Amino acid sequence: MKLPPLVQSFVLHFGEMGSRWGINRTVGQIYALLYVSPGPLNAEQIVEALGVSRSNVSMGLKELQAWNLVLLKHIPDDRRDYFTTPDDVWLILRTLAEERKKREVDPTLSVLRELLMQTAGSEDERHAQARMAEMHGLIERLTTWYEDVKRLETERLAALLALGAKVTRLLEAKDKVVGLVRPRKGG
Amino acid sequence: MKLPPLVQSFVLHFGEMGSRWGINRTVGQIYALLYVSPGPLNAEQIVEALGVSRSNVSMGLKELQAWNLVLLKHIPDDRRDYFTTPDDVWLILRTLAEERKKREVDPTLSVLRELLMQTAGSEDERHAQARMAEMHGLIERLTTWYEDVKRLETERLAALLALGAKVTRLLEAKDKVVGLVRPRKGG
DNA sequence: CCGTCATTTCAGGAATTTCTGAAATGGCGA
DNA sequence: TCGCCATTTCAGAAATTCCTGAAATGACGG
Repeated sequence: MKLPPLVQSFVLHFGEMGSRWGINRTVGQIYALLYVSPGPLNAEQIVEALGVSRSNVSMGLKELQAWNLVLLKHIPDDRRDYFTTPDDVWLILRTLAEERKKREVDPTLSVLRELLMQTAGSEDERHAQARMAEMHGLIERLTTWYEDVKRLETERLAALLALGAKVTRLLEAKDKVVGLVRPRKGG
Repeated sequence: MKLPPLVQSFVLHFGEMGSRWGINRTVGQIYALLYVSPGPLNAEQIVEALGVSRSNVSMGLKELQAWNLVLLKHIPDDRRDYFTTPDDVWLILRTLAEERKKREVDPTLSVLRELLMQTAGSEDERHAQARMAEMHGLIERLTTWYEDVKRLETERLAALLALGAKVTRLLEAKDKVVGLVRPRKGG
């Protein structure tokens, strides 16, 4: 692997983190490399930069495409495929959230729904179902919230984040203020 | 593995999902079993329920304890260790979020900070650093938000979730309303 | 101190995942 | 059609992770 020191450290870190993120070392490294590279790279350039086999790079790119984390570009008069990551980190975040939800949450949600439809045959099963219902309820709240906020434009999303927990204060304020501005009929 | 069908399906699902969640099959199964069980279980009971080795259960429980996902209980006149999961699914969610952040986010944040301190020696390194700064900025926003909302009592957190994207409307309303209720001095 | 029981550790085997080189596929121009 | 080049596929090797049984550790009562 021959890369500028800064880039190399970054790439190696993503490789190491790979397993924790549910991807393998090579995939992590390819992503990191594309992310910091000034322009699109082709497979051969990735091979040289990372020192892994051509086929490994091919598989890694395929996986990154399945995650929608990588863009395929074409350069005029060059029939090789070139790859980049989206420039916008917020878009990357959205993609990541969407894909992780699809892989890590949705299957469980659907299993839970299925199991909750069945009839419990014993006291233990009844209890188990109650627990599953709790889990299902929580996941559904979270995903509903997610489906909701993911539609916000980035600017509003950022504003929301910046506000953080202060929104609740706003919520409390609302109740009072609404009373002031629009006194209740029955008041 | 001898378990009521409903429980068995649930346990098997968690086992299969294990790899996607960054834990192994046995750990996933143990967690699922404890989660739906009506009371605490000891290691031997888990061995029987799941049909895995005693040592495997021991390691699995150790890992779950490292994740703070499991509680150690003691039963009078019984010197074996008994285990449960917390009852409150919101607490489980908080723990999960905290631990995943610790393992999956914090290390990257710290590497990014370190790399951003260094001096770029080339144009490519300068560009790489700019990209890292973008990533760092985003992660920091997210973690700041998280640190903020995680302190909310569950009830408020739930209210916040229920509100979802509607908060932004509230935000817009605020600007108007503040004008009405507390007219600016400089008006 | 022992003996007993519960738990942990750990070496090595089993299973799974990752990676590679070689062969296959596919597009394109001559 | 053929040759060329880029990419993909895939069988098996390499690496890693997971799991087990056996031995070690530790706690407790006698």
